[in-house]
Amino acid sequence: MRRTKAFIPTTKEAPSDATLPSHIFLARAGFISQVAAGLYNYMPLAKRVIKKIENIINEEMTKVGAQEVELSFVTPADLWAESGRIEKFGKELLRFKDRKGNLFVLGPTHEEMMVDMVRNRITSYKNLPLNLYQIKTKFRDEARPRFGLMRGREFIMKDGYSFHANTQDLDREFDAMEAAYKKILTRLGLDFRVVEADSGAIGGSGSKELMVLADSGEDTIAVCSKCEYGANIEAASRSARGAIPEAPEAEFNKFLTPDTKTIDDLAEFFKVDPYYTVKCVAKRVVYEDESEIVLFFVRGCDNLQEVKAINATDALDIVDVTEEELAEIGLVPGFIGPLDQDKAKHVIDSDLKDAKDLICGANEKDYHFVGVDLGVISEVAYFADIAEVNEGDICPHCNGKLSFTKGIEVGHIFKLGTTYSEALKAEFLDENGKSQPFIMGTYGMGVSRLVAAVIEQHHDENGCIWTPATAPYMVNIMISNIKDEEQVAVGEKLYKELQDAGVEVMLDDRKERFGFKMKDAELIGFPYTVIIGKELVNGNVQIYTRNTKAKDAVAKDAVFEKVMELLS
RNA sequence: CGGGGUGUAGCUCAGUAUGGUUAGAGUACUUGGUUUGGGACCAAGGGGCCGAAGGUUCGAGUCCUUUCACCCCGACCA
Repeated sequence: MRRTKAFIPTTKEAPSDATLPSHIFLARAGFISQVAAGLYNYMPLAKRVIKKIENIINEEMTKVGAQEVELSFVTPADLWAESGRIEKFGKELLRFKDRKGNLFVLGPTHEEMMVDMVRNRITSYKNLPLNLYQIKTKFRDEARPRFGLMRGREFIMKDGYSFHANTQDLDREFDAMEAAYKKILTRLGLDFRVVEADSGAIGGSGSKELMVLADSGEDTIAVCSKCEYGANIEAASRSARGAIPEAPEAEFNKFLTPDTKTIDDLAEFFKVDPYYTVKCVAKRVVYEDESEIVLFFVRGCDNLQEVKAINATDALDIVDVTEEELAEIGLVPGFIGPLDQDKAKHVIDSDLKDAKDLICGANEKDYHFVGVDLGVISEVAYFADIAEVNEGDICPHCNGKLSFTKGIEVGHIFKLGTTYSEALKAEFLDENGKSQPFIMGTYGMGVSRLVAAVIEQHHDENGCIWTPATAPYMVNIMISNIKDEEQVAVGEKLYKELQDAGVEVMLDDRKERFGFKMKDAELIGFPYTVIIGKELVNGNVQIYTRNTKAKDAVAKDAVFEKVMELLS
């Protein structure tokens, strides 16, 4: 492509609302343009990158036997009613009526559609397993789209669905898909981590997220320093603490503790480590048609993990409560404890099961209990893992320490089980002629989000640094001075040679100055730029490598071979 | 969905408290010239329903009402 003919509208200034590097540089370098909130046009460079990512996904999916399909973007609302998700998704579903008044939904994901296509067509265990996928635009009317391609309302996703006769086969497929996804991200040149995820609302027996590591990621993940363990903070667990601080010595007793409403006050008052205090987090737990106040107890050194708390209570949601609401049911904020108190339901963190030497609220203003042994209620109380892991906690699989890092969720693989096949009555006959619902897996990968993720992980102050597998063009030939006939001749020759060799090459033949064209090349992020400029009087050109910023002189007659060598 | 902010040239923004000739700058674009190794310089140009609708006024980018859009913080996000 000749730069003089290419539609690549680069700008010096970033859109005023862009904050993330990927958003700023993709906009400035002429990859994307915003249309409305969460809607973007992909201009030629972005389209090329997307195609490259899609090709890699297609190749790896083909290798593991998945078949590509394409389902209608517009989906009948009836299907969503059948699965019950028209309620669950709520306003995220963009609904509209056709001329006949029938209600339709723009597909935000395609479980229903895929199950509908397969049901009554695959009816025997002999035709299982089956893995179908598509790469397609999705639409979710998010309340707050942001961060450019990272979180749009319209986005491109690869979504795959597998159908199995038994759970062992689903497990096998799940592992195969994890391996394939890892291979895709490796080929794309990304630094990533597979982490355990919360399976939450959708149910199912397990899920993993593929996280591209980047500071701007919206998810916090806990990773082990020694082994492969990694988990989303919402699902991360830890093994029992190793170095336990020295226990305070005290007989069970009630103490006057005026104005010690916080854990810090309490630990200071008794001169004990917060580990031995019991923190109460009161929340309103919301169910489908009712709600109640639940008291969550964790150690003073821990914090409540809300997703875990939701799972522990089978709630739809958890919201804050005010001191007034607590006072109404006779609770005294700052002095709430799990003993001798029946005003609200309790959930106690499993780390507190049978714990001794504790200090907790006495459910009476200005009083705490000391020397508490929770063993006395271990039979009657409800214990669950509800504490958020802390940095430095011990890995649940080895003795390594957990540390936190930020990740961009680019993939999520799920063991769905029979949630959708049951709802949609999608069944097959097993070996015994018995009707069974399909056992399903679902595998998503955000294609347009990957474009952003590459840049979040690979950029510098000057712009994009595309990895070899994602670069819209591998080589940029920059003719420094377009009025210099010799430079033009050398550039045109190399351009033709590389094109003939099948290399994706851009020829910057614009009548601009050296600095302008270099800044532009760096902003766009071509892996290599061949500079044909003032070195030519010595018979040399230079190869500029984007990620190292190195400029290496090469004899003009050797440059074609040198470039081919770099690309191989 | 709660709280806050912003809409003026393709882009980034002045101008709005106190209404008053023909609405500005930078950048980008066009033309000519100079320049040619890190987003050059000079000159001349083209480009605006001041988000939309209604109102107040002799007169509205500026004041009032309504509305739409976009952004930020939070909640939400299989």
